[in-house]
Amino acid sequence: MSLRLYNSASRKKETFKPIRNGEVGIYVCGVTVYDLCHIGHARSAIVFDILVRYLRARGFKVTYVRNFTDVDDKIIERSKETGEDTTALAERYIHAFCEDMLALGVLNADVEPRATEHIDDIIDMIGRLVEKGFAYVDDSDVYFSVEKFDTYGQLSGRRLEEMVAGARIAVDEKKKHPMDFVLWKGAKPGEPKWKSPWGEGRPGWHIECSAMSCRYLGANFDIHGGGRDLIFPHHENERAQAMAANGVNFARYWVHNGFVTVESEKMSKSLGNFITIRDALQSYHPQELRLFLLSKHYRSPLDFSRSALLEARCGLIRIYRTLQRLEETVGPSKGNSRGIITPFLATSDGDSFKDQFISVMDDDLNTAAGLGLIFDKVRDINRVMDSSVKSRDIRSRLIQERRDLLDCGKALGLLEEEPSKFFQEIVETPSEIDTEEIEKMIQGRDAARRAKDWARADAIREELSKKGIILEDGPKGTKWRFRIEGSG
RNA sequence: GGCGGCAUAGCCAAGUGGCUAAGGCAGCGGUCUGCAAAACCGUUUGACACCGGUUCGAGUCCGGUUGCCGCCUCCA
Repeated sequence: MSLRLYNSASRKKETFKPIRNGEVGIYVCGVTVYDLCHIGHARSAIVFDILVRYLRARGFKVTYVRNFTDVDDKIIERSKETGEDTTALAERYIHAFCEDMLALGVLNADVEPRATEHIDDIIDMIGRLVEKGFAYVDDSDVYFSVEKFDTYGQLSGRRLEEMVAGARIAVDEKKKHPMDFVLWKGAKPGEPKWKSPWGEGRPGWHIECSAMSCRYLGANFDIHGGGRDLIFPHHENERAQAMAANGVNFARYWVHNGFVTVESEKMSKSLGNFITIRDALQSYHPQELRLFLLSKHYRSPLDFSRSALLEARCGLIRIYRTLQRLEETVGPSKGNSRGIITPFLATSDGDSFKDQFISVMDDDLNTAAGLGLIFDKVRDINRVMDSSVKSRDIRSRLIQERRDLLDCGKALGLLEEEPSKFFQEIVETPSEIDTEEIEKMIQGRDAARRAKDWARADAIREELSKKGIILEDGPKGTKWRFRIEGSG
């Protein structure tokens, strides 16, 4: 079995073969840090988090690079609005991004480079492009000449003529061809600037990613990722620059995630339906968001809605209830340290559950099918726990099944919480809770039940229910829990 | 205008030629329970947008129709 990935460049699924056996270099376009990140960024981050987790679980040695664009028009614009220095502004949003990722359980990349820390690399690459005749200088601006690069448009599947015909923006007089794009921008007064052979200025948007990816992964590397919308012009231009400058192929596989819509509409500032990650985390648990994001294939559009999130919550609760019940039955799980990915899916051990999981995930990361398998396994485990047979065999079987379940969960960044902690986090804890009072009421109800005074017992249960407390009678006595919003 | 994507039960969503079309949520019936909750079992009478074609056989391939969406401009 081997991993197959959809390659945007060829527009089909291809068997993944790394350049160096067993090693993978992956570069993902991160964020431009001029504002808080929204759930679309979260989807992208989580998709590639899972790609990296899965590659590692399958035994690849992965070098994951995810950049920050910390110099750019939007940052400058925003800094003018707020009066804040561009560096401080960028720093603030980088910090916010890191907080968001931590909250979402997205693992850090191995390298998280910033554009402003690679100005030398950028200038060097632009210099080579000018030298080789792929770029031309006009004043203190430098442009890439798309006509000089034979395969321009190949990645996004466009022809230069068509793009010119469909262009809807005014053409910059300085450009030799309407589709030419800027590599280096001369600085206007008050803008951040660096010295260069073409005068003081700053890099264009696309060049930084070409420079930084090649710097850390080599001119020719395995996987380049980002949101769908980056295919053109960003990735097309990145590819053109890097290939022109280095004279070798650039990324082998281009992986792009689909968009998030909100209540069926595209998320945009003008519509006012822009949901930041921290807004979402106010209402939903990170694990809910992750389960929701994984419930659909990463390349398909995904609609964010309250009902969909609550549905994800119900499913997640189902899984965690089983995990909690397992703890009560066979004790807590051990050795499941969070965020550490060992190659637990590297080899097939003949176990049909893991094999099936590998087989669906190998098929272009079919997380939706993977979740289906996880739910199947949950039912299996519940069934075993429901059966009246109690033996040592069953105990060890349950422990093994949980191990498999948690391994697959880990590849998806799910099920890494302790069940009790998860339930504690997910409930809306009532402001006034008096545990002793609750216990007392339950004792009172027990007495009533023993006396078969059902009316009184039910009245007590109803009273507790009003406080958001749900009772569950079992063979070992009565347990209580908080009601979870959107669920029982 | 150009390029591309999507249409599967009440809702969400897998499925890329072949046994009775995953899974989740919701509903309904049952087991358990004093009744519930949770769990389990069953179930939602013909779910694959429509029309043609290829094939022994298509949700799955090809052509067309309709509807929705994305990109072509900053955008994850």
